Amino acid sequence: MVTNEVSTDIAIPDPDVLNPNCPTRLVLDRIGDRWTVLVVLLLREGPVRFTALRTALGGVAPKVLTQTLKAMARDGLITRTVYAEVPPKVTYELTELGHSLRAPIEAVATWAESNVSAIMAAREAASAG
Amino acid sequence: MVTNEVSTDIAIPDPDVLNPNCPTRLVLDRIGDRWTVLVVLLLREGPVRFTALRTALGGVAPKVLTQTLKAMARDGLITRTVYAEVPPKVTYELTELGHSLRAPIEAVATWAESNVSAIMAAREAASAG
DNA sequence: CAGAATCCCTCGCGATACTG
DNA sequence: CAGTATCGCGAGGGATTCTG
Repeated sequence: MVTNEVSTDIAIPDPDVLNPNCPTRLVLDRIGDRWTVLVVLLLREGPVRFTALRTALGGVAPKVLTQTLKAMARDGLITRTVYAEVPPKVTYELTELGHSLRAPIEAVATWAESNVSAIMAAREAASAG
Repeated sequence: MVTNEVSTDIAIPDPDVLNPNCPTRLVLDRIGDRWTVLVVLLLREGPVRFTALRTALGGVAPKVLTQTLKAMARDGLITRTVYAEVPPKVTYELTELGHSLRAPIEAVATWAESNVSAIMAAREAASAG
């Protein structure tokens, strides 16, 4: 209708990730939060305790970590195991679903590590220009 | 040192994504925001105009979209092209770096689509139980 | 040790109006 | 059309304190 030099009309990608009503957004929201992704990474080798997570994450507020963990458990990504011991001991572990999320997440993480330098360079170039 | 049933000490995954000081966090932050991921998805077939993006995203505030686009351009993920026409025309396009981000992002999107139902189920089970 | 409760506060995101 | 300029809110995140 206009020119053909660029696609003016948007070809919606097969997924409906773009549809705000689509629950797929839920996943993006979850991944979008500050800690979920890192928790998945930390749990990949097996069960980890609350405080261990807290420490590894570099000082998250307990409230926030609890929130994150609860949300993840609610969504079936992790399980919570309480040991009848004193002092208390609770561990979190990836479910099968949680494990299946590792691949995509690690793909992103790997990309991040490989390309941070490029991004930083671009960023400095931008502020320089 | 305690028991061996679970890994109490955290084995930091090879990457240092967990280090708050690590710039890798930058990437997660960027991906964590509401629109970046969707923009990448929308740009995968070629250049797209501002309003087309806006429409496809379902009514983002122009200010927000501009913010997102600027941040992405600053980080070298997209380029902005202005056409000397009336009415004005500006297109955004993935850079090579931006394109390289597609794979990981699409992996997440695909996972999302495949597993939303499982997540929803888990969520309902949680609220039911 | 694991978390609940509380208070606080930034800032991401949105809505609206206006301009080159 | 492609933005900028303002205004504003609400949620997510954080620091601290307390308890089972």
